[in-house]
Amino acid sequence: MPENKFKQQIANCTAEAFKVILPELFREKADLYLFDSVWLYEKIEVPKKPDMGNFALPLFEIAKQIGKNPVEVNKILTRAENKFVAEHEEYAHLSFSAAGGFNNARIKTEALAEETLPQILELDEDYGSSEEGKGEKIVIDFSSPNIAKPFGVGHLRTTALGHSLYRIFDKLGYKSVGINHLGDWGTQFGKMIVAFRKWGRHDDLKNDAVLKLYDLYVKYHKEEEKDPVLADEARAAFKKLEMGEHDEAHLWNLFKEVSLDAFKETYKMLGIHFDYYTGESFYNDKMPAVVERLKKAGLTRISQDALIVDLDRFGLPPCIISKADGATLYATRDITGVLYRWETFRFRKALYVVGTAQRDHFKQVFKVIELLEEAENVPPEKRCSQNLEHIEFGWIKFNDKTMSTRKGNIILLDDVIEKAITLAREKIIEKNPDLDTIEQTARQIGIGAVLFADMSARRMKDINFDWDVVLNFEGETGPYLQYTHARLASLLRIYGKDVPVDINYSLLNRSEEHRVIDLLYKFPEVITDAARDYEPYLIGSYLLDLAGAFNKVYQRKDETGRIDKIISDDAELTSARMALVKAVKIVIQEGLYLMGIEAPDEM
RNA sequence: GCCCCCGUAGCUCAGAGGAUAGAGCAGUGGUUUCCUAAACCAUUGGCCGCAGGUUCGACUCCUGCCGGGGGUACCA
Repeated sequence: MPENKFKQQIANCTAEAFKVILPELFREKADLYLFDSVWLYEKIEVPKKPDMGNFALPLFEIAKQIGKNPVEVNKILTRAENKFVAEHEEYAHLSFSAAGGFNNARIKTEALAEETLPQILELDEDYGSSEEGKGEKIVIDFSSPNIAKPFGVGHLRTTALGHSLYRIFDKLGYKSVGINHLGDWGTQFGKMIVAFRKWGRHDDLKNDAVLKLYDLYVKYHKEEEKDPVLADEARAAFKKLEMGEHDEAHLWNLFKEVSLDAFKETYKMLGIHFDYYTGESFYNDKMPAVVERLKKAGLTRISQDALIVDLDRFGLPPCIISKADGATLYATRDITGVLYRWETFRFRKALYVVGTAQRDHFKQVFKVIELLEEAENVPPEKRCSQNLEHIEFGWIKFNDKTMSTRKGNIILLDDVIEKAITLAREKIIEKNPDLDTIEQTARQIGIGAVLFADMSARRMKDINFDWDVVLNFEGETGPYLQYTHARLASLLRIYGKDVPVDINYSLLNRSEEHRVIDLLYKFPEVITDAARDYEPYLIGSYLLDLAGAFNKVYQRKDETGRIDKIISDDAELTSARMALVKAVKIVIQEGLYLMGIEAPDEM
């Protein structure tokens, strides 16, 4: 946690003031918590409304324990605090006020600006970066679509969340490792092989291959209902695939290639990079050794002809390692994957960005790893089981129903992106037809809208997919942030000079400006909060606050009702305000970057 | 049945022990001789699912119930 300098100063003043107003108590018990600035620091919170000040200490609890009325204590305390401030030059930028039982503290805008703006201007995109994760790796398993199936919006959440977390942890100094755990193995590929042989043609694999394969998959399921023999054929085909038969392997490889080509196009469009495309099939030859290890550790037993790890005493269903017919399951592959990743990366954390439906599955997998490490007497510092996290999230629904590949009520991600881009293009042509990068900008805005909509709520919430919401560019949306950013860029273009760092900070004295500076100061903390909770939406909602606060500055009216413009004849005032403009631009751009969204300079 | 998640304005969501529960969308009324109106200002709209309990203080924590969703041994 980055320590908040001003908050610490406020805690110091408060501690000193308590010593003054409670001299007897201090003489008796000098180490009491209310004289301890570290303890007070933890108790200080951010007021509900910005106009209540920058920080606040609720006095109810303290007052009760020293047997006094909080409102009375507050009056005396505030007076002592302000006296202390008056006597100490280094605290001169602080002021305290009593509001009922809340001891509110305010930081002078000038001091806040002087602390924050030079830092941002100097560090530029590195503002908010840290070295907390230096030398440590975070392995992030995300996106992981099934091959031979189209990429639906249902798959967007893991993709957007995972990619954002990748960038967030990188910013905090960790080395992020992105793994795309492709769904490229299992009985379903026996089905695909059978379907392709019966109804498919190689020409189908030339254009829109994934969609055509998907049609075959749907057709297969319809036919299978009428003709159960197909299921046997599919199982046989998968068996051959597993044994490495040439014809089956060749087809499977083709499916995989065309799918990867399509996926990579989508990822390229979204600006997403993976360090590894190690799908389920990657672990095929690594599983037998793991199964042996589990057996040797004494964790397994046979139950109903299957090899299982009993987890009953942990309130979990048994983890099936191999089926009655000897075939492995996804749990086996995931266990193998954890062990492989631990050996390969020695990660600080391994994150699995996978939907909430697989909660029990990951509990089982993680528990099996824990039991294995215990059984093998792995020294605590070499264990990974405590570093595994399932980053779960709710469903994307459509008309309040979950989307399913089989039933066909699936919305293709490509369609969503395309519609969003088209709409963005229309808007640009309407509003800024002379823009010479219309295509690129439309792409940035359309994708920004889609990604932001996907990350605008807490992970655990289900999202009901709504075209009107995704295609809305007004209000709390990605395009709103991008628009604000473009405005800032425009101001810098018009200003046309380098923004000086040594400005007169006291000129940034409007309450609207204070709010902006206060928010800029908080950006680093927002990033660590987002990382701690694995919640990119925290960054999004922060950016909305910041953009909103800036837009108020931008459209602030003076006493005569005229817009108080940022660029004016007053050179000194203008340069101070331009420093603010540049700082806001940097933070919005970087914040959007952390969400995987681009920030155009013009739109 | 058991376990988990969600329930806040008409809609989508913030707030997760503290101040009068906040935003956006939708609705209504305004602001531009233009530093990008994809913006800004004002305004309508709330038994925070229900009932108890803990606390100086509960939308927030605990218990029970209701509604929605998910999981619950060989799919992922």
